[in-house]
Amino acid sequence: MEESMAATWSDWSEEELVRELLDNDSPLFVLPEEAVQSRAASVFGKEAINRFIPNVYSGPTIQDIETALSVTTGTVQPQELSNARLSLLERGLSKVEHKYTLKIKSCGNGIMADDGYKWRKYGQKSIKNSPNPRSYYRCTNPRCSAKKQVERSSEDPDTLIITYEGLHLHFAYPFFNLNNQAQNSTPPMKKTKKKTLDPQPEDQEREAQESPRSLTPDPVPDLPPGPFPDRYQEFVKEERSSQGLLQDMVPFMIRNPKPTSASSNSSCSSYRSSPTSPSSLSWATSYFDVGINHSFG
DNA sequence: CGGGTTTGACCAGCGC
DNA sequence: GCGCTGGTCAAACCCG
Repeated sequence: MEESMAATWSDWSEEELVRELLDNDSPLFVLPEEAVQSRAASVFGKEAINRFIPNVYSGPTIQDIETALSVTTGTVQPQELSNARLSLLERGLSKVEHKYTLKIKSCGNGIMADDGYKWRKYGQKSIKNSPNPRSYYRCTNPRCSAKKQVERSSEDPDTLIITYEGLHLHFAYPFFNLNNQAQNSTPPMKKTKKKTLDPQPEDQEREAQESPRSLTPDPVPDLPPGPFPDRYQEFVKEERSSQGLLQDMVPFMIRNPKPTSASSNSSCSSYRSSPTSPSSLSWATSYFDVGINHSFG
């Protein structure tokens, strides 16, 4: 049995995908409302994009990184970044490389920032010349290839080294311009009913196996209007979730921020405490993660 | 009982 | 070819 999953969004280069995401006129990605009503990327349009991108990308924003600590940009230098990349940086997207490492000081109280993404640990290995093992995590969304590795610095036990890899592309699903894709191959099957809470595993599997370009989720109807942040979240949670596209993401609520006030810790920064009430997901604001909450108990 | 973690086995790359 | 190493798999295990 072949792993038809093999061909996913990763089929595209990240740079390519992100560039499309950033392009207000990209035929592949469209913003919910604006795209449907006014193409004239208004101020709101930019706003929406800026808020959206970070959610697609698994990493923290450049500011978060700088604020948090130092960044090992691997082999790429800012000057070497293409215009697109620079553009991304300007918009707050951290890095557009296949991988990037983030070093972060862990707080003594053990509280760890959680990006809201759901990760599943799939392995752990001891590292040569290091007393600390490395943990491997993968995004729980079957259609997402995002991964990350977490290890504790052998130098400073308080420093965690997180290596992100891959995009959380499933976040982009509802933004795809189906008109442009649907023509591909996937017929309009998808019994377009299924109201709410009826995640057909079949559909999901099917989607997961569709080739990147032929991916045509459920016929996305008109997206609800309204400000991106709040409205969209609600939308995702209450409406879209039934599409089985983002439902996987819904469950992940930001862990309850320490009742105390962990958000004031500057060294741990980036952890924006957020309400955990089911009516206000905060995945849009806290994507700075360390997923070691369960590794370094 | 379902979902996530553990942990040793397995595998592919690479250097010798 | 052999051994080392990093990354992944998967069965056993744990826990709410």
